[in-house]
Amino acid sequence: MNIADKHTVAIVDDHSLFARSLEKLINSFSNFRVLFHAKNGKEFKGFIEEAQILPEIVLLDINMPVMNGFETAEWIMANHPKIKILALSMEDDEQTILKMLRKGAKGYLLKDIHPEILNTALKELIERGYYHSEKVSETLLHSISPDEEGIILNFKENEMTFIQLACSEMTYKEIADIMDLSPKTIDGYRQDLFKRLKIKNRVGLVIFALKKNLIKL
Amino acid sequence: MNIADKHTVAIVDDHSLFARSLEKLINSFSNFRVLFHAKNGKEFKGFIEEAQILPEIVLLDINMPVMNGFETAEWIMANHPKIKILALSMEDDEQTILKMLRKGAKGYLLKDIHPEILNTALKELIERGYYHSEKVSETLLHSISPDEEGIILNFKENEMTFIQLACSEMTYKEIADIMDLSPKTIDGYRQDLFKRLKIKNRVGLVIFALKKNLIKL
DNA sequence: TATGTAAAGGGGATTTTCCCTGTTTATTTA
DNA sequence: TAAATAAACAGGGAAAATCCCCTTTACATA
Repeated sequence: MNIADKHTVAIVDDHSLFARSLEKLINSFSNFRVLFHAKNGKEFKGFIEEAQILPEIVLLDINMPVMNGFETAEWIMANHPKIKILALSMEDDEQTILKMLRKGAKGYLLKDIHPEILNTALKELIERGYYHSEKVSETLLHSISPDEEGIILNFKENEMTFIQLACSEMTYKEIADIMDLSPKTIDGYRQDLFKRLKIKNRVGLVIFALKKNLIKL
Repeated sequence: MNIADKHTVAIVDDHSLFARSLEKLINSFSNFRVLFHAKNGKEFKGFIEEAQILPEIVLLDINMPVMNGFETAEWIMANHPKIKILALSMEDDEQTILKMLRKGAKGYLLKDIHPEILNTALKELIERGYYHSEKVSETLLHSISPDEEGIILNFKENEMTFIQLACSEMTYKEIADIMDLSPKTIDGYRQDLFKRLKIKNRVGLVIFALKKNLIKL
């Protein structure tokens, strides 16, 4: 196949060893070639704005410095909606996958898949417009009930702050002090969260926050 | 360069997308070629035992199912000590790096490095016998005092069990019950750990355990 | 305007966690 | 065998955390 007829792909990933390797792999596929790769969303924007030719597909990592996968997906959807986003990430937690799909990703791949799957995904993306691996589809079906999703995503500003502070060695009184609220109010937040999240104590809250990527260590 | 003169490399990594991509990258280096890649230590053992030619270097991932990087490194050192191990991992915590070096790895690379660094690392490994990235050397120098290391690695069986159970919603009394010990004994474990680890409360213990990879979520 | 609802705060009781200081028992070691 | 050491266990008490039920304030809206 003439190189000019190949479908074009861009890679956005700060793990340059992975990105560069991936480029070689994709260039070895018969139907695809890599146009460029960027270290983060900001660099990607710069490339796109100066580019002669737009990529048809963007392989988009989620965890990046400066401008992450979510923000980048938003920008792409707002400015170049024709570009198909294939999210590529180590994270397999439901929240992350869902969020990325809501931002407009046409597919979601875990980084530990077989190379042939990547080829299939790229082809399907071109032919059918989307691709979801079994594993991801299954995850979504099984693990997320719609209302549970609502519960999780609807944390208010103060609640979110409280959760993050609760995942530290501070006492509730200290948390109340730096949030400039009464200890009783903090206790209210705590009690309400315990009930909504069906947890028994503060350790449960910490574990919940970590599982849902609400905090980082 | 004639292909037969190239230095040989094997890859052990369960992330096949990464492994396969990496293979292409390495084959593009002028001095190196990939002999094979294995999904885990067990598969690697099988390959080695049947192989006509041994790899000079093994790129070894740490987190793998079945037989992980640590076990694999031990086996390699015991059975084929001439093979140089280059650990390749996402983890950049001190414990993991140290442990891998103690197991005999001649170098430690994070997966998010630049491709050219990999080339450099491979060359240094052949020429000097070892390679350590600045980042890793620095991490080791700065973050680990020898006695702190001892503290961390010397958890006894019961302490370890207690730590893991403390990272759950169980009360100390419940933990005492399932460990078949008096609540007062459990309280002794707790008090001793708080002092040794310089932490203030149970949340601190959970965070410590997570940071040091003592538990998984 | 009356009503509803959400956020902040409170009283007071119970449970759990946290801390300090000890004893007993078994196992090592001098 | 005597002394040292480590593991299990305890008493007692203070400080947090947890729980239940209730009031005030403010803001929206039927």
